[in-house]
Amino acid sequence: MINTRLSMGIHILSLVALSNDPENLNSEWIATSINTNPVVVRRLTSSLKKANLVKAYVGNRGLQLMKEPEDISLLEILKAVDPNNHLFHIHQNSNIQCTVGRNIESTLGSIFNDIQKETEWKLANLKLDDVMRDLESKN
Amino acid sequence: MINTRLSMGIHILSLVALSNDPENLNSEWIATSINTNPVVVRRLTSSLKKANLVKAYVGNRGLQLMKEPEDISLLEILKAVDPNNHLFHIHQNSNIQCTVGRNIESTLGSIFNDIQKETEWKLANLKLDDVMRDLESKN
DNA sequence: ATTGTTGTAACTATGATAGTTACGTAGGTG
DNA sequence: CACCTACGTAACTATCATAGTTACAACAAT
Repeated sequence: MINTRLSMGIHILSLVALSNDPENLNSEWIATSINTNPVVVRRLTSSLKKANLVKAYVGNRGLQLMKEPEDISLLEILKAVDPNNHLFHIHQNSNIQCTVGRNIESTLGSIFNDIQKETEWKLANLKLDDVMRDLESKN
Repeated sequence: MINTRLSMGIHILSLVALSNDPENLNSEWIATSINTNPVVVRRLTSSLKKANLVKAYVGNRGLQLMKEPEDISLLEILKAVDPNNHLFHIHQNSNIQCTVGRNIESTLGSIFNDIQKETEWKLANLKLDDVMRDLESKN
């Protein structure tokens, strides 16, 4: 994974979960916390809404979680904001005249896929609630 | 990880390990198997040599492994060709006026670091020999 | 009607990566 | 010794992904 979308997605959901005034949590406000542009935030919240992790209050104001923080895994957040993520990349178009070249992609594919699955399993067992508790413990 | 250096590094070492004529394994030849440029190969072999995974024969001809394939882990290869790799990226410069912004980097840092370590553990337990056996089983 | 906010398209800037050209260097061979 | 082959590396380029940015239509609430 090269991007920061999971990390920003978790940031957003943590803000939603910990806000005192969630009905006034708009993209402008969130962008100030992340220190980015409101459109970047809207792109992410838009994905999070499509994944049924958050929804707006009446009138598209603010944000609220659609599940309890202990029921939102980091994997769900990742899939919402970066559905095609891969931890590893394999070089393509190796020479099929060569035994190694012909088979390396499939061999590495299954090895890397195993590790990907293990990582996803780890993320599936980490919940937004865990992040929130850690954040709160620091302040 | 966004790059293909681990994948190419494994490809190179597999070629070295499986070659019938390792003294004539030059960057040109390897590049043909990977389907890339010889300089890309030389950059990688140069790193692999510095990490003491391979060395040239007398006269800088060809390549030979410096350890048995069962003693070369994929983690060593990764560290050799991409020493600063990180699976996850965290957005920087969050707003320290905000509780979440102030602490998110350290919270996510330790979570992601755990997963990074687990992945490295997995890679440490996968050996070049495992890759070779899988490659050979296909052909 | 006016206001505030979202969703999204379209474009830009930046940075990482692999590919490429070029060349100095080292070692072996005739 | 002169020649040859291959390596190591600097420097540059092309490509691509990402985040940032501008702009605007749509929508709901008042």
